[in-house]
Amino acid sequence: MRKKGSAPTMKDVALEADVALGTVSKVINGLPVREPYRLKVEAAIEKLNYQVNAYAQGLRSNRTNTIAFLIPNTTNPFFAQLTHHMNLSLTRRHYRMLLCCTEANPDLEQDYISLVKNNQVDGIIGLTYNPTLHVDESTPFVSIDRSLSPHIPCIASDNFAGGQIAAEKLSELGCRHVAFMRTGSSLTNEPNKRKAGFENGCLLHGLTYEMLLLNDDSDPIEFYQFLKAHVSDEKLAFDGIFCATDMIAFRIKTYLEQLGFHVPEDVQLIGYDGVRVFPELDYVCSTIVQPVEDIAEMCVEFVLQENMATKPPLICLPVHYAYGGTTKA
Amino acid sequence: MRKKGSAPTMKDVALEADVALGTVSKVINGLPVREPYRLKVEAAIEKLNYQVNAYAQGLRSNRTNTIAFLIPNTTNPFFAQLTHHMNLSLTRRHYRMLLCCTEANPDLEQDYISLVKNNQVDGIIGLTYNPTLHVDESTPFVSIDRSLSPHIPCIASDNFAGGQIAAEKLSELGCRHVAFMRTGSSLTNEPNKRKAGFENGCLLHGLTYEMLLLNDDSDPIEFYQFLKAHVSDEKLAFDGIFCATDMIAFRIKTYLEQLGFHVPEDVQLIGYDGVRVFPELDYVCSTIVQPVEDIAEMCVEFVLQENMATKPPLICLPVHYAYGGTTKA
DNA sequence: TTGTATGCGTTATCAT
DNA sequence: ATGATAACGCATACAA
Repeated sequence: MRKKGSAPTMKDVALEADVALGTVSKVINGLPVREPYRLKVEAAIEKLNYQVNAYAQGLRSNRTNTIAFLIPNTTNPFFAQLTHHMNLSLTRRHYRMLLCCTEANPDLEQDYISLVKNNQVDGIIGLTYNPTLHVDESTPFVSIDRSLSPHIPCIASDNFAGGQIAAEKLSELGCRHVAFMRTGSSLTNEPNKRKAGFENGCLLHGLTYEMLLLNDDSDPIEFYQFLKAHVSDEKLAFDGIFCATDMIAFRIKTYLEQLGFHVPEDVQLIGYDGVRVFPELDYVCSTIVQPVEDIAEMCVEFVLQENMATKPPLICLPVHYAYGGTTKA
Repeated sequence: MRKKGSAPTMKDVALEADVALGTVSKVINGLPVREPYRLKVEAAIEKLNYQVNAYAQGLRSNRTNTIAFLIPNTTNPFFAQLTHHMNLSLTRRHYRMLLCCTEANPDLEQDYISLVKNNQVDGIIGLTYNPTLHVDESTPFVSIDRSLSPHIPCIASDNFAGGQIAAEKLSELGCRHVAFMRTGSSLTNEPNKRKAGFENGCLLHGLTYEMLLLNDDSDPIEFYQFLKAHVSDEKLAFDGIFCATDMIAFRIKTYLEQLGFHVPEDVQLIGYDGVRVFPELDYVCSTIVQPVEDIAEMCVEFVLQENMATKPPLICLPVHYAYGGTTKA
């Protein structure tokens, strides 16, 4: 009879099964053990309802079956979706997820990186913004949307292609003069390629375009002012707008309606990310959908891939356009 | 010089500082140590960039500074928000969060409960659906929205009051004949009180009402059919609808528009939860806002409150109404 | 007040 | 193939 509250240990199991401690360990770790012994041990485990102590295991083996996931927050729907699929991918491989919300705070981001040295996780998957983030080469790290170094895999959607598809789609839907709008131009990350892809697409399809690139810290009201400045004779200069994120598209739509324009009749809008208010329901705007599930799966795949001679530095996963009410059907 | 890859231990620090192992431990745990020793140890820690090994610490002390958070998913915006604030509350107290997405799967939920016995977490906060969930009395557990037993604190928004406020508000905005709609009536949980509160509010304010209660597994199209069945002479029988969640309200709005009605001119809509598409931006519908931040804080407070003689069985936190475009201003 | 020694539950090495 | 035994890194009771 054990002391109430303290869980049974391997020792208890060994005692109960009348075998040596090492034998129990082997059974648990799937190492070869003769049938009758295995059965005795399994019976004892069942009887005592034994569970391995993860801390003893972690201490001894230096493996924790836990991956840290760094993300600014879980309230942005794109991040929420990413978190969800990351969790599914990890769970499928019997890994646990330590959720680290960074609020895009550089210091916090750096602090969390030390978790792995702290022996608290086996690896890190991070969507980070710290421009000078330092990640040790020996740390299993996979970055989302930002190349940190040639030794650290970066997983992203094919942002360039996404921008190009947006231009192509707007052209196809009858637009002639379009605009591109984004915030966050201060950081060199993969999503910045949306702009280049879009420009390229415009050239390819004979669209003329203008751009508005705001800083992270600028007031979104500047979007409104830009739009207003492009109204003359109650007509908007653009017939199509590509926004770097669905969040921007969502805002722009509101502003356009305030200015008395109809979306998509007067001006068509395409965002980027593939955000929905509720899962299963409609997209909040017509959009370039990121393959969130594949991104998550790929991140997990690589972070767990300990001994790969040479890890790919950048992986771009295909995106697709989806209708969401802000373009003509 | 340490072997590359393995982190420095207390022993290394003791050696470096030329003190005994125990002294280092005391410095780290803030126990009284004479000034000169403390300084030597702190210098050594700094120099070696020492970090305590969480697994050794966990093994020895049976405390892990980690709380498991059980939630169906992080894609539902209400859950996402809850996850976010839970994370903030835990981080503030230097606790880490193990995210466990259950997909509302009863077996998964039960599995995760064993984490605490497995010595992997110090406690569990869970929003669960398993009707027969078994939680050991010795397990620090806090439940959200469902009373599991008198010994397990349940934290919820004041659902009854919320329903009542919805009725009151609809009355105030000129409604006379209203409806209540919800899914998920199969489980006895706190949110079910929204209905009772609403009925009570209707009686108080002289509103007549009808109800549509769907099972979890019924097709949402039934909402549409119900609405359609209440149209005659191109007029809807109701001038106001209270939906048990914002998600339902969001759906209903779409259905109403498909039927040719205008929201809020022809019929006003109030949901429950306080969901926004993007943080900072507008609510997706007029709604009863849950105090997510307070709920999170309260959960953390109680799950960490080890030795409280008698834990309160149910805590209801105040809600408030917020305008979100589906009611008259 | 400081140092020493023991054990937490596992895994892995080594005789048997 | 199996069983005894030595770490893993830390905390703590106890001795100095």
